[in-house]
Amino acid sequence: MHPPTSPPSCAAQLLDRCQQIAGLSLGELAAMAGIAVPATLQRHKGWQGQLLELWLGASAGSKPQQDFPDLGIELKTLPIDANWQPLETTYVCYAPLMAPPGITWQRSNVRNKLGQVLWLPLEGDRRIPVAERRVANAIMWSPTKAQDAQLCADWEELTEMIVLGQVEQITARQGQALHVRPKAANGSVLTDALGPEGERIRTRPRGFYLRKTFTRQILLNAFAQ
DNA sequence: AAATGATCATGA
DNA sequence: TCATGATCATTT
Repeated sequence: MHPPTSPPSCAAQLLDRCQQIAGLSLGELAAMAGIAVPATLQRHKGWQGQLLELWLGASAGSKPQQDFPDLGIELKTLPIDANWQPLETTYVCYAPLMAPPGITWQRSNVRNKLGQVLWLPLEGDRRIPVAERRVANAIMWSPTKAQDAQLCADWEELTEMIVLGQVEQITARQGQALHVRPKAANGSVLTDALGPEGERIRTRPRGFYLRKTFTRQILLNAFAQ
């Protein structure tokens, strides 16, 4: 078994690829792909995500697009514990701090990314060696009306603060499903944003993240089917 | 123990 | 620098 050399041509093929690797460990997948497994993810935080991208034929690289642009599908690995509880929040996308006036939820980067997501839960307990962590069955998900409304409400609240020059007042405590946190290599990285008087200020880059309570519901709903 | 704020690696 | 892939580690 080898990683595919081309992107999946349809959603069914993508799901088929997921079934092929479900239940396998990261060590097995890495070995078949000829990739070394890091002992710890401390300095390889995105490693498993990139390994799964390879196995599913996602277009690599860092584009502000979906992983499968032709299918409109975004791939997200989701580290879970023994009870299927997410262990981490889920990064969605960079938060534009110089948002064009008139940006709407419908046209936002967040909504575009979350329109259709292929969730790939995997064992993430740090007590399990990285190579032994197994991949679960994938879950294809699109937001329900209620979920979309919740995300929209959070996005509008946070985006309004950004547009009004209150980015420095934003806290990760805001937002029921979606929140904003720093997103950078370190605390010295700065980017342009708007100040209270509409002036240009320098601040730490931010990103949108999904809370664990939100992704947990997605997993629970998938089980309920 | 959970959540927030900080950080790591990589490519264009 | 921005954006991707995220988890780490300190604070609450």
